[in-house]
Amino acid sequence: MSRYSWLSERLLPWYREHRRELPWRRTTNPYPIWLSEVILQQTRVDQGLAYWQRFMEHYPSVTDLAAAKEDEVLKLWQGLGYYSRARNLLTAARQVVERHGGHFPADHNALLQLKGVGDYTAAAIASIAFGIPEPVVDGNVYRVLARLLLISTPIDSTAGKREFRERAAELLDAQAPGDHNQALMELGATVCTPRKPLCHQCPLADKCLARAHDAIDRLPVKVGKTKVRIRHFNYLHIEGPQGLVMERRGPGDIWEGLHQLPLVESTKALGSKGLLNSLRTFLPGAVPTARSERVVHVLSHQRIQAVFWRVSIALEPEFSSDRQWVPKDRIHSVAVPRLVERWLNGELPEKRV
DNA sequence: GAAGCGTGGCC
DNA sequence: TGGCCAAGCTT
Repeated sequence: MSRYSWLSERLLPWYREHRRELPWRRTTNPYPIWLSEVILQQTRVDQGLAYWQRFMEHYPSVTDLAAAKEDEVLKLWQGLGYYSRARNLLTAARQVVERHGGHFPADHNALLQLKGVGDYTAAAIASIAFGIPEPVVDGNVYRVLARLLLISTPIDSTAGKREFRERAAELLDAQAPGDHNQALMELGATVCTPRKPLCHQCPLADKCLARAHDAIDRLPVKVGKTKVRIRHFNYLHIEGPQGLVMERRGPGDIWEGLHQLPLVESTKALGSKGLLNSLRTFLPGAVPTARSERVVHVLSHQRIQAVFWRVSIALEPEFSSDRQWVPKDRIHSVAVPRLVERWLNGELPEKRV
């Protein structure tokens, strides 16, 4: 019996009454549950739901997914962000097929070995699909526990991670670990929200130490502030009878594996003269004829200032397996960053050079 | 252990 | 507007 039976007595009835009906909650099949957990990493349900449905339709089983091509998976993932999740998803599916005969292992440590499955996701699958008593600690749990127990240790510190995991393990209801974990997360997502939490609807309100100390809006505590790098991207729109020149982004930078227009990066914003100068080496004989307005695209750690240039060429660009003409009717079959998609869809204002 | 990785919504 | 936040993981 848990030392915190009062928590289960409040939390589980609340969850059963208020939980959102989500498709991956209708099953204990680990495949759709795993898929939902990976999609929902750093992602809201509202944003991820359609992607989950799309993946389930294309790949009804982990074996189907394992047989897919990476470009196809990236295309399905397009727009969801953090694209390493998509590449890791495919790798993990193949690991499940090859190492476990197509069945997810009912074991926390074995799950942890899967690519893209970390502490949180392994615990989520173990508890929700298999009923294994592993505590999950995600952003919601950090927030709920910080407030409920008045913990001011920064959640992005090593000490904080250890402390919150210990508390979560103590609080876990080993009789219903899946529901317990989901209830804690659901409470954080819908009631104990970062701003303007709905304390009057909270089943734990009278137990909440932060509420008693009027400290709710100061918890949880975070220390880290990420600094943002500014970059200037000049995309080259080179169109010909054979289509559009596109290239595939390589490893070691953002948007790995996605496609784009040929890119000239500069240290500062370029005018048409500046671009012409850069093109002298990058694409001899090329001349800019039109451009988009400057568009700012914000990523978690970078701020991209981009201009799309229409360019006429005298010589063929250099091609490789990663840069080639893409026929017009194939352009929308390759995965591109949102920024590039906006240009290709004609959503960016254009002007003369 | 810190840094890097997308996109969209909210105020 | 700019900053914060969202069911984290990898290197």
